[in-house]
Amino acid sequence: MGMAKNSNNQGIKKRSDRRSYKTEGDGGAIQDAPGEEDVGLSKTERIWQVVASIPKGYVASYGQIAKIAGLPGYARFVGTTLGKLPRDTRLPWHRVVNAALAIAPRGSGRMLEQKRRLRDEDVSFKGNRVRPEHHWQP
DNA sequence: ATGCGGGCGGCCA
DNA sequence: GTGGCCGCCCGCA
Repeated sequence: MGMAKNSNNQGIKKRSDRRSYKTEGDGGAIQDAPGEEDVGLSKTERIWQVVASIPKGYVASYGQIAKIAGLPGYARFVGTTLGKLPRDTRLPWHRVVNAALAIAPRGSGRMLEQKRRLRDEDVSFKGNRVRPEHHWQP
């Protein structure tokens, strides 16, 4: 998603909204909530919840996760958030790929682990890309 | 404050 | 289909 050439900019609007509320880096609860149960959760927590809901055998993109979490435009933030997870996390971080459904480039070790985990769930690839039939559609 | 680099994502060659 | 450019947002120096 993202909002590259702003024409239908939610990005800009979003940004000003955020500013007006208050500066809360990440532990803060935020306002524009998608689901009511999620109000009060921090951005990071909301991202965790969405990632946790991806079914086994499917993948979702960073931008998709952000949007579902009610944080359009936060795709990169989703990436850095997942990158901070402890090594032994239960969260299925491996089910998150980029918009092209490719394993995001980073240290080859993690990339390999991600691909291996996905394969263990019977996710099939074409090169570095997950085949579209495994794209999660909530 | 402010500059810069990230597990990103559209748009347009 | 692919690659560059550039905008989005967050942390951190």
